[in-house]
Amino acid sequence: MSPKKYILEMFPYPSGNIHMGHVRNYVIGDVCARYHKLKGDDVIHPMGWDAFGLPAENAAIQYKTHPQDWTLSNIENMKKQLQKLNLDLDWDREIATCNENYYRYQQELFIDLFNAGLAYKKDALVNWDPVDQTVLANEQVIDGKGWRTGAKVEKKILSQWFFKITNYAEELLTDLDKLELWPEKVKTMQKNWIGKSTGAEIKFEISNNMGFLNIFTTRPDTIYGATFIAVSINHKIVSEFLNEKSIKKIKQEFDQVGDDKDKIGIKLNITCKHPLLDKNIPIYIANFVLDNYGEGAIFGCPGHDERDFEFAKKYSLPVIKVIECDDKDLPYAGDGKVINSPLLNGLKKDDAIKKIINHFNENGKGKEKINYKIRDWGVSRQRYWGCPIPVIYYEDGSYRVLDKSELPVLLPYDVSLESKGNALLNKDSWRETLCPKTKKIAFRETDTLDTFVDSSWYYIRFLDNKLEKPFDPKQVNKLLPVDKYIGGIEHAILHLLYSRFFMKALRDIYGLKVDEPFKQLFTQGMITHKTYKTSKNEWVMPKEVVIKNKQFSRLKTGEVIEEGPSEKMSKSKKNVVEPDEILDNYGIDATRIFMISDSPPERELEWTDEGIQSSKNLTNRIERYFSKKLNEADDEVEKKVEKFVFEIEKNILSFSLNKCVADIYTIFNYLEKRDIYLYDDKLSEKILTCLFPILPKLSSSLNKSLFKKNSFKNWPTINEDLLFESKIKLPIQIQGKLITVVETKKGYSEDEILKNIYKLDKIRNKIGNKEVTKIINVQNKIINIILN
RNA sequence: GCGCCAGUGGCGGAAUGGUAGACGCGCUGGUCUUAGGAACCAGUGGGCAACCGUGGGGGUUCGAGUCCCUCCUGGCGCACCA
Repeated sequence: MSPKKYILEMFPYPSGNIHMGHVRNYVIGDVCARYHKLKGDDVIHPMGWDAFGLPAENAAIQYKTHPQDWTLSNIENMKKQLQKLNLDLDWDREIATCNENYYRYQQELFIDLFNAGLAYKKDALVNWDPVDQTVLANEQVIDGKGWRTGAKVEKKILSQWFFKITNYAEELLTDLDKLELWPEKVKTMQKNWIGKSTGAEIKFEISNNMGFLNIFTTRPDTIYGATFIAVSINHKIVSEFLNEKSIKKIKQEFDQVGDDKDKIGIKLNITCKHPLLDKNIPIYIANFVLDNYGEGAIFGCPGHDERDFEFAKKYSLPVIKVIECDDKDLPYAGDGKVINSPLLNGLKKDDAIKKIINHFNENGKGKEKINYKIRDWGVSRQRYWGCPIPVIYYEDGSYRVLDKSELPVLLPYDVSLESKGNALLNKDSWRETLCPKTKKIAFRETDTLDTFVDSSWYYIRFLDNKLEKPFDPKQVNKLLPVDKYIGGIEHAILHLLYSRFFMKALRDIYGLKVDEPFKQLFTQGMITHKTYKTSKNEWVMPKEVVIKNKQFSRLKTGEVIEEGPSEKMSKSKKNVVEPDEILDNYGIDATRIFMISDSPPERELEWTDEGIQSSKNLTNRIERYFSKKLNEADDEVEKKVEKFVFEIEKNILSFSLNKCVADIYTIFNYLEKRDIYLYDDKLSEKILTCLFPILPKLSSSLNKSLFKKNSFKNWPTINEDLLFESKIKLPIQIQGKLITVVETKKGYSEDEILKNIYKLDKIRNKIGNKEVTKIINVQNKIINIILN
């Protein structure tokens, strides 16, 4: 049986039109897929649509259409565009996440997750995007702003559904090491996001028997230097000592500080006992304490923490040095000998940490603690165009997650989208229902699932998109993981982390044997293009710009135009080129060549007119080559063709597709230089076969016209004897500097070649009357003569 | 601030520690033309030369673009993570 290869490109959001970024992404995948098919592998290469999401709702309002109609017609159009690209895709595996046939099985998975304790509901302080009127996951908040709207995110308490991704924090972290074929960069980003840190949780007793305060620290060795406690404004202790009005006032005060990192604090009227010393230390509410990390509370050790130091200076709190260092180095956060700490004096950091944790363990005042930055994944979205969450609520506020037999919960078509917010909430005829089990009046959950849930398992559904359950475990075990997953780096955390979590959760629920969904990840670079502006800072499309005497001006008006840097193609900067136009002008093969030729696929590619034109010239040249009158090849040609096959294969496998293009130029440069127009059917067929993954249209049509064949046979097997030249050019160095290059046979004898070398004038002159002390002979590679 | 990655001709980029600049673009000169978004030929790192050249400085090595240390510059990510 032939080995399977699952090659997948990230499926697109059906925004209406494909853009050059898609083209590059899908061409890279297509080259791989076509190569593996020629190799005889059982290739899975599906395509689908990430079809739920907010743009559909916005477009619906703007164009007075329906999200579903808008989405489906976009899919239709984009599918046509993709087909025009003639990609070798398994269209029979196609899925769209907004189809009932997809999301009803997602509802099953939700029930599975719930039953496994991995989906739960809680009141939570959430990120509220006031523009989109919906909750955002932590991952979707960037610099305190919504990832799509850029609006300042508000904090709100709402009852929300969560997936317990934190259960898998440790495994998600350690398994990164198994992902040898992922870019280090992505792994580092995920590692930072998971944010594991080891330390201790310490109990601080609040004075006057008013309870305890838990504090997480990575530096329990500095506990003797603690001179204050600081808690976040959202810490529960705050509401015990202050009324809502004053809390609100403090929040406003903190808000005013805003993005600059000034530290301010409000002293509470209570104190904490130091866990080791007979003294009380003050408690502050401080703006720099994060409420979503650790316990939302810290102990301040100004001697050995920069932030605490700054705070202590501002509020005249004592600074106690407990790690040996120069006073001028304070605050000193490094390692060192512990001082001024009765139990720990003289110890180094690690030993001190061990000892103090032991001590706390014994007296019950603390313990070792591993803390993760990652939070559970909030999946509720207050939106219409998403997968309904299969839950109903009763009048008493209790809820029930539906049985699988009660599915699907279909999204109603007939809704009003005019007003802001969630259309499902206003759709009473849908929302109100009768619970079939209890016969009681019930209300459907009106939140829908984050669309990142949709994309967390689509690669599994592709295995069988018609199955009447989410997937077949046997098939999953056989066909997953995805062998090559190709897409943009922008998904380094969100989509890729969620998918990894889903795979692990489903593995545990269904007893699957797959730990990771994507064996190899390849992140392709973006496409950039020069930008042009008028003096009024108006963006101008590149095709409107003409150059005369090194002056840029606008074609129609003659306005002076300034050329800007090459930036990521975007509609707002007007520096996009439309795939349809390019395909019409240059054809599929030239477009494919350009997508991979000018820079390595993982780096950015600058769009240039010269680039696409020279790609077209190459395809023309190949066509011309094969139209010439034939003549005979010789052994050397055979060797060069063999080398070509070998290089192309190596370069496809390592995603060095730019080098594949160089290989194509090299072989045709050689053949034309020697005026060899291949007579040998075998050799020209070999060349055409190797061209097929990259230039499918041209190579197929040549295959047909030259050999009357409709398809290619297998990828050529390489004859290694032909690969290595018997004659080689051997560089000769003296003292490590290149002097000359001699031609010799492979496997020469050292003595013999030296005899010949010493005869050369260049060498004799260099050696002069110096003594040769050593000869470095790296067989078939280089000879280095060392003189005294 | 922390972390990661990268600095090679005019430009994009090649080089398992072993001939730096493959291949392409651009440029220069030429050829051919029913004049093209051609095609073909020659050349193209610097320097008159010996030689010098992979961001700067040091090191390891017979030999460094490649490995180590250090600094500089640029990009990306994270960012008060206790």
